[in-house]
Amino acid sequence: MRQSIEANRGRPRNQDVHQAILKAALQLVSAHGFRDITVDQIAARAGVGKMSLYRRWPNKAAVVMDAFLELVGPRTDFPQGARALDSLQQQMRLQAQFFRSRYGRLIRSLLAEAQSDSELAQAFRDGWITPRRQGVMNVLQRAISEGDLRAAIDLETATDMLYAPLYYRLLLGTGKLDEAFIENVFRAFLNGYRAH
Amino acid sequence: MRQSIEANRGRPRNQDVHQAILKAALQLVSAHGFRDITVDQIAARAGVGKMSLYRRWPNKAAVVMDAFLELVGPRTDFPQGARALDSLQQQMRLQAQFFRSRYGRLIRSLLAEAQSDSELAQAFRDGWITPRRQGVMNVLQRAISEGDLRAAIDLETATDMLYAPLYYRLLLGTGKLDEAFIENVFRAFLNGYRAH
Amino acid sequence: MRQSIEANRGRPRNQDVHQAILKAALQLVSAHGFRDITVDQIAARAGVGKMSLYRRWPNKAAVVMDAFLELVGPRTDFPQGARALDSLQQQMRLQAQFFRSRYGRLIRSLLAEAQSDSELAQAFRDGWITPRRQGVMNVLQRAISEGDLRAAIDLETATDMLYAPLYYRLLLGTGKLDEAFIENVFRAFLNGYRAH
Amino acid sequence: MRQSIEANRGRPRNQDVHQAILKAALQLVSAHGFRDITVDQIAARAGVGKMSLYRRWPNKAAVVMDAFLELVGPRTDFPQGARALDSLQQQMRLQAQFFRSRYGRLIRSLLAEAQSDSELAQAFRDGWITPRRQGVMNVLQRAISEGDLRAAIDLETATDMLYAPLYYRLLLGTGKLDEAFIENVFRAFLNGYRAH
DNA sequence: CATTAATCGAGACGGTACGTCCAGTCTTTAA
DNA sequence: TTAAAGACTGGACGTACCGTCTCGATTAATG
Repeated sequence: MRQSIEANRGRPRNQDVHQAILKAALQLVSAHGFRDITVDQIAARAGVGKMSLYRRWPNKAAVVMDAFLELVGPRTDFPQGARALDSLQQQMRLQAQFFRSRYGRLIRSLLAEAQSDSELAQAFRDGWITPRRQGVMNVLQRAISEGDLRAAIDLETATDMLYAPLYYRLLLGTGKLDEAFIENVFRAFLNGYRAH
Repeated sequence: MRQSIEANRGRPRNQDVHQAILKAALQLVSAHGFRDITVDQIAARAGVGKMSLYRRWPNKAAVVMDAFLELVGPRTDFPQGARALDSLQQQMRLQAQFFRSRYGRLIRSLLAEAQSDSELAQAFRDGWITPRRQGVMNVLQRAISEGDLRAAIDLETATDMLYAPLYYRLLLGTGKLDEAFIENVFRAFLNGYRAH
Repeated sequence: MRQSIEANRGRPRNQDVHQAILKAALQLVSAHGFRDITVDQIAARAGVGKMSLYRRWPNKAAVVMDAFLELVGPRTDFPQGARALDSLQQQMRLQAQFFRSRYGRLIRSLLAEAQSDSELAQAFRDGWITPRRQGVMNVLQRAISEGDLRAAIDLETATDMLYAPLYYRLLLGTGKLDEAFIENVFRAFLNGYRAH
Repeated sequence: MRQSIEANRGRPRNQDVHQAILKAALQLVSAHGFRDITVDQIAARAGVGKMSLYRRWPNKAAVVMDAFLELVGPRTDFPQGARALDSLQQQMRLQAQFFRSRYGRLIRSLLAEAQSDSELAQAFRDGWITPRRQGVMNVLQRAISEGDLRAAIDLETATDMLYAPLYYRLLLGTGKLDEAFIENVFRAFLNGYRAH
């Protein structure tokens, strides 16, 4: 067995503690927002000492980010549709629905903190944004193969055109994130990128 | 002439104080970032008591928002081009350039604070977003009149498609806000909306 | 006619304002205590601007002191008894009664402020303490003339022995300022000073 | 052994912090006066966060009171004289000397604050006044046993007659607190209470 | 009768201290 | 060594109130 030297000395860390903290953080922040929640509240709700939290994460934002990435991230998988374009549209609908849920506030909180914390920003990109963008680009590629989109398109920009409006409305609050809006964005996208 | 009943009572507020606070706030925050500046520092730099600040604004974020809207807002007017589409593209270039400047950080800060302060969010929309969106929609309308864009388009969605990618990259940091990016977004937009 | 040069120019001060301020100060402070009353409250209660107050007195303590000396001082005159000793005892009873009234708190407030304001202390001594001590000493002298007290006594110390216990209990709160206490103090005094 | 249920939980309070705050408070206040010292200064001088201070005491006055009672109180013990009356007179001389020292201002400050803070007043009585009065009354009792004072005297009043004049002059500033004054007060007291 | 100058109520102003809050670290006893 | 509990430093916050200043309006005596 590979084993880190000097590990396993003293009392081992309790994994229940780890999970309890993440769960408490997720519940509290998605209910009241990042700014209105204190580290003490998270620790208290988890039934845990503050040190157990800071032993695992460097600060409050990192805890909440991990709570989001570990508990919520995996639950938003990419749907598989018959054709790539159907799959894409379906995924956009799910994303909008997700933004409308209690987790919309969580994402807004994390993004807000990330504006003044570059490590947090990096973590959010690596753990949330990039994988989803990659998934989108894969589907776009498939749609090209299936002859539904033109071949000569810049995938990065195309992904921006599709998803930026969702984040824009989430963060700016300029309009609803409802089905009609998704419909509009998707149609405008198709108009620009559809194979003739 | 209608006249407020309680007018002209007591010493009137000094507009120099108002301006000095806004100026100090703008300078300090665009130089050191929102989080690193304290209300005391703003008041001290403005040569003003803290109460003069809190008499006019409820908190630091509101001051900085007003500083931004009053001092920076008017300076970013809409350029006039020969054709509406030229004017539009030029405006996008200026917006990107503005986001790359020292005021990009300022907008990010304000938007971050707005995520947990709905009054601030409203002020940002009313003072910054909405007027610019309106300007864009006017130009889009002109482009339709000039026969460069199709008549049957949803102006709101079209505006989103054009500007959301800029805010997306500003806030998410997924890519550069350079000329090439603007070019890509604008071309994709044209592909979707151009008159056939 | 002697007349200060350049006097009587401009609008003369309104004596009603003077009185209104003193009255408001006296009421508020004897009801709530010096520390719990603000200058704004006094001015508001008097229906007067703050400047009208600071034009006449240098600070809050001075106002309250004057209110006390002008409005309360004259009302505590020395009673005239058949014999000097009777008059003395009666005066002590009145003093104790006065200390038990709502003005007890006022004196305590003024004395408290005077501990860190030597001008105030001086004003209190000159306007309140000294005249009363002088009155007491006059009566003591009379009692000596009447053969009730020994001739060879130090009047200052005798006055201290009589009145210090009252201030002591007022300020220290070690016991009641009731008739029985006055009785005890007066008897002890007589035991020490009575003509044999 | 009875034991508090909630004992031994969490990090215990550091007694060094407690002492450092008291020491800093005593030094600063007896050097510059109560009013001129801020809570921040005390905390800074003690090398301590403000919260550590407010965790133990409700306000500045309470800190300074405790500093006085814990650091100064025990140092003013009762002297033992051959005869009770000698001991008594010696104690009065020491008290006057103490009032003339830098701690005189401290007592004046505390008494001033106590006029508008009943908890503080209680603390001053319990921690300073009452023990000393008790000591005095014990000695008076001894003097009675030794046949130097009459038996039928009210100890409380006698104590007042002895010590009130000292506090009176300390707080009113009507005269010096020198040896001659002590002499006068003590002699007057003896005249009234001496066994015939 | 118009001018002048100090007063008036109202409330803004600079400054200073207050007491609270919370992040992230440290220290205790128990397991 | 980890755990829960909670004390610790440090620093910003928003409030309170003092004594001063300024505004337009008022009020006598002066010119």
